[in-house]
Amino acid sequence: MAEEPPSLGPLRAATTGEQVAHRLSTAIALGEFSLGDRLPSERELAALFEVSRESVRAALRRLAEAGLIEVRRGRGGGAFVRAEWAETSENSVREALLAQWEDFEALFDYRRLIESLIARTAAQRADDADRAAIRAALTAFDASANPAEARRHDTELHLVIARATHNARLVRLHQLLLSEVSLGVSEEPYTWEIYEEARPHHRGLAEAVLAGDAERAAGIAGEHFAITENALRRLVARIGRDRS
Amino acid sequence: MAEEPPSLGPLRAATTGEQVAHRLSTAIALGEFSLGDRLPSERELAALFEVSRESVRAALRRLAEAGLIEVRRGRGGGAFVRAEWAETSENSVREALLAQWEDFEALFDYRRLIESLIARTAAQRADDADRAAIRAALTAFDASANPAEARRHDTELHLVIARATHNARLVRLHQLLLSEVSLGVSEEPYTWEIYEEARPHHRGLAEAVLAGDAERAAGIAGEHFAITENALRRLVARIGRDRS
DNA sequence: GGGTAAAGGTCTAGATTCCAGACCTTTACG
DNA sequence: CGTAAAGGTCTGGAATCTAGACCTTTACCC
Repeated sequence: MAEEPPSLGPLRAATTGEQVAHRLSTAIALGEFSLGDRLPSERELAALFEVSRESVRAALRRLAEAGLIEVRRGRGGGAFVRAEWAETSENSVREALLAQWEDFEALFDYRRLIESLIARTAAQRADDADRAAIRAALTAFDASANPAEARRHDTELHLVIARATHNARLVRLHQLLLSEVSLGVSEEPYTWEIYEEARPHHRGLAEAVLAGDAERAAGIAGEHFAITENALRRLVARIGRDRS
Repeated sequence: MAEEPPSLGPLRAATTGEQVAHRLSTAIALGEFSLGDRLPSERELAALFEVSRESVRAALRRLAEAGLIEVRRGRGGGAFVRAEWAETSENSVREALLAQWEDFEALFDYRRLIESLIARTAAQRADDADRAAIRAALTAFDASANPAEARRHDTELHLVIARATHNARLVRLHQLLLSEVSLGVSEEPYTWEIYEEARPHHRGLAEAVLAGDAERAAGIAGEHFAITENALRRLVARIGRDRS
């Protein structure tokens, strides 16, 4: 995570550029900027964050080095969210995954638990407006024609379910986890097959929430969020195989 | 909360002193320093946090103004955690509680949900070492002779239960919530009666976790953490009555 | 009582970071 | 081919943080 350290012990001062970079990468991970989108101009970002342009530039440099964005000069230029992202750095992905595997195990476990709780609570608390929003999101997801759309509608569906808990903090935690997972493993594991695999889960989950069946919702959510984990597991297995 | 803001929008730079103050107040809320304890000297804190002494002093000034600590000069002096704390500022407590009541509703709701999840998960995952730790903590709590001891053992019992989930992030979330609740409402509502009221819950919760009964553990945890909320509700009711 | 040690209280000079703004360079559009 | 919209660069000043020396208060110990 990026949060409060254990208690005493050294205090690491985050530079302004790092903070801006964190905000931006989170926004990207949450889908507020999609692949190929142009971020606001440096001057606009500086105004938005109420920060100097140099700090914004430091953040963009950081994101560009990480391969998350690509900067183009001239009129109509700017910082664009990279479409490739994953393929560009096979090696760094390997290193990161194999080195931090235990962290990821814990992260996905945590996510599964929290998302189960969200599904359970949503099933207990959803009102008519929530149910309408869930139905709409499910329809949109079913109608999506390509992985990019599917991803957007998938995100949206889970967001409206989280909102149905009527607890802003849970919604925030949901988004925090989403961004952390997205940033941690990039988009590589999310292929079309994954969404095919997830489709019945989505329907089942949504129906359980709509029906107010908390136990079933929690159970399906647990399975559903194990998909990402399994995809990642397969990826790591493949990498391990390739290497030996 | 003290967490990641929504997305875009102004970036508030936290001064070093604020960060140190936050760490210290969290440590106090988590019980790492008890009432009347002396914090490390300014020079020691500066070394611990790897920060200048001036910054530590800024943090201490802040905490002193908030009434959380009291600074005494001379040999054997230092920063002491205030015992009174609550009584000193009836008025500010009123203002804070009445103004932020909705925030607190949401916070306690969140806490109840998360703690239920923790209890449920602990019941499913506790191993023999966890069970032994839980039994020991429960015995210690039952044997406590005064509210201060009861508070310490109460904290400890919930911590070992959280650890039984075998997920470090859940443990951290548990501690984060504990510190937030402690700081938000001070210690006033925690009287001896509260602990008396909580005693059967503790035993029931511990037994459910020990027996691996996830549903019962989750249910009891939900009731248990409603106690704090109810105590606060009574407090607010009393304040409202006094004022009218 | 007097000496001393351990704390907080104060000050200063220097380094670092951040900001505001001007100005340059590149590039596309009209 | 001129202009507008972007990124790239530089500079001076403000704010913060640091390191360290030195002062003041207070309790303990001889």
